[in-house]
Amino acid sequence: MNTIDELSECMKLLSDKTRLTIMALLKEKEMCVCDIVDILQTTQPNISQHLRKLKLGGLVNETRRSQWIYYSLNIEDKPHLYSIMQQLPSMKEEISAREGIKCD
Amino acid sequence: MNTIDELSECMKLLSDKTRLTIMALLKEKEMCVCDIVDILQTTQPNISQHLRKLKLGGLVNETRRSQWIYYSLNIEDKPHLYSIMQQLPSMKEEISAREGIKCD
DNA sequence: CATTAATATAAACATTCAGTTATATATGAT
DNA sequence: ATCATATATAACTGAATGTTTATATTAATG
Repeated sequence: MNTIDELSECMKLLSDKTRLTIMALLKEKEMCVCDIVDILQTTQPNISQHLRKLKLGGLVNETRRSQWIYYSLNIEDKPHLYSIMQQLPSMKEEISAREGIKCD
Repeated sequence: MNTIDELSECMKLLSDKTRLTIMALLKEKEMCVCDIVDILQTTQPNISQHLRKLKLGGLVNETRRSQWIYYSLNIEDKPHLYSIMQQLPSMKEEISAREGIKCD
């Protein structure tokens, strides 16, 4: 059962534009911090702080692979997030635009 | 199509405990301001300000009936809110507890 | 071991925001 | 008209929050 307190905390995490965009990005695929920094065009500490909040709130997982820390969604057990996540705009363009620059 | 900006604004409206509780109350039935003030045990201006934000955000409708202004949900056209609204805890107890006091 | 790259943390600042208090508006009743 | 009730608005205050700058940590590399 979800309490109002838990649900409002969760909504607060999604109420920030940067964090919601991160969630939209992670919906496409897992990413490391520098991926997100590149795409969102902001500073690394800024993204790190937002990711920390998302992690503390249980909305994302982190897993280290050598120097990189990859973040991914952790929302399977959160039915209250289904429809908002479903309605997030696609980030495919932003991601592929940057893949072009990275020339892989 | 919903933009990140629009969606995050919407999440911000639901990120406050008082506002989210109001939404849960209105899910049960339409209510006037004094109903909500009584149930949430806070001041009338506090509730009025929250209702104004919810109205500006398009989440509730208001309709006047003599002295009373009744508020009701306006979420049919907002699919991103389906699951969060669905997961809100029931407010039936809080509502009926207060109906007892009102001795109707 | 020194250096570089990736990420995290801390401190500081500016802004936003919820709640309160006081006042204004509007409706109905006497 | 006056009064009471319901609601809204405005000004204020304190707390929370996002972003930046600077520094620390961690891992790979030469």
